[in-house]
Amino acid sequence: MRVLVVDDERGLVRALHRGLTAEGFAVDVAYDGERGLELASEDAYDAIVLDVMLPRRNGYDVVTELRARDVWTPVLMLSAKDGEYDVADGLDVGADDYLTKPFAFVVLVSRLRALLRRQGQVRPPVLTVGELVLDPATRRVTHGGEPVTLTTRELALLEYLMHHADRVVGKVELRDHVWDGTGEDVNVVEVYIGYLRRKLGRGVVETVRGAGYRVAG
Amino acid sequence: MRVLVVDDERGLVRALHRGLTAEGFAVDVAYDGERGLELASEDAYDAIVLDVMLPRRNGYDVVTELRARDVWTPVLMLSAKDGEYDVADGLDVGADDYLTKPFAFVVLVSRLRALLRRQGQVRPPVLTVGELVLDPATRRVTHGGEPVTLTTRELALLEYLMHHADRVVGKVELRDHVWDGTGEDVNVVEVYIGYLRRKLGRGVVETVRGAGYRVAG
DNA sequence: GTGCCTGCTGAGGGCATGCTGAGAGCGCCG
DNA sequence: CGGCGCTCTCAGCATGCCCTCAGCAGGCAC
Repeated sequence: MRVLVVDDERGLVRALHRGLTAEGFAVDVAYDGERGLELASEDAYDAIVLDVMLPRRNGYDVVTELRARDVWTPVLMLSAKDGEYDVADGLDVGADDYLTKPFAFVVLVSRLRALLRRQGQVRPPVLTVGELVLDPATRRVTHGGEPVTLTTRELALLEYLMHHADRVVGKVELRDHVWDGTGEDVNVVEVYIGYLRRKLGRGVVETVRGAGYRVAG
Repeated sequence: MRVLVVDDERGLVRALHRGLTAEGFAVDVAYDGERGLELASEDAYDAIVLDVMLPRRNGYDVVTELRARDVWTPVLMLSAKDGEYDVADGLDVGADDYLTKPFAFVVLVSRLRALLRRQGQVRPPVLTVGELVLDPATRRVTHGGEPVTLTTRELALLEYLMHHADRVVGKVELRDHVWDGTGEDVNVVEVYIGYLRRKLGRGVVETVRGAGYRVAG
């Protein structure tokens, strides 16, 4: 789990870095809002701990900008006790939770874990054509309830066909989309259609002579 | 979870009652300090939400008296924003957390849960996938009831995989999230998958050639 | 029927992918 | 300082995936 800590109090940051590392997190640090935004924009963190009072850019700004950039990493805001900024503002702006300083370290960790747990995983939709079901996320394929194991290439091919179900898809188009280069030789496609048929049975992929292939319900 | 709400603003109380009930709490209500103290003294609540400004007895009084009576139910204080009473006073007096009005409902719930969690009364967040059980809080792992000792890195890897159970997780993604830098060389991941398998047996982490790894029930 | 074209398939080689053992670096503890 | 545990790199090796090729079957045009 990668965590980004954005705060300008060196002592606190050092403590958090040590503590969170000991808890098994990989910790990155930024000391001002600008730098924090920069790092966070790479979208490589599982959570962000973000102070409100920061040099160069305040916490609200950072969150707002992050969301505008379509980065949805969960954010745990740290607000100062004096209440100059209102807590509700942070939540309005798109933070997922907040904590007022001072706080106990265990509380921070507990909140952080809650945040990570809560984050819903966005999944691409499941493709269904007749008896065939293909889940891109889990890379699982079932045919009439029976699980089928496919190799990467086979899966890519079937996914493309199912994505364009009911349509006749040309070999060249398949060659272009499922395979890298735009090639002339489309025999690979035929070979792999053969593999699919061997694993799924004859009736699934239909040949349209002179045009291409089709999967239909 | 039984919660006692002590406040004299009827509208707020009604809203809290409905909201907390919906969140799965059993809610009792008192409209003044005296009645609140009376109910709370029975020591049958898991938490108390207590306003500071109350008829007949103010919130500080209630907490002080409760602690004097050896009732240590966690108290979440609600203080008005105008700051006539200082927040710190509440904490000094024996409250466990505080919230300034107005507040968002989700915030209240979040704080309440944190409070309960801190008391150790709430089930810690445990990841379970098939025979595998991983408790991030205690960092303990069991496999079919048998305890397994993992190093920090191994645990982080397993945690990430279990967190995304049933999904195929790419090596690069693992490298990015479980390890610090965003690196090209993903051999470390393979090595650590090997370590996990040595400790957990073959069947736990499945290899999906060309795509990554998966743990599934 | 004859010839041609399209599509299917079995065989096999090359090679990327993934796994593992050995070992170096390093921090920690006695 | 020596030993130990953890982390990570590296190189060798096995597996099986991917793709090419050649031969064959069957449809279509004439």
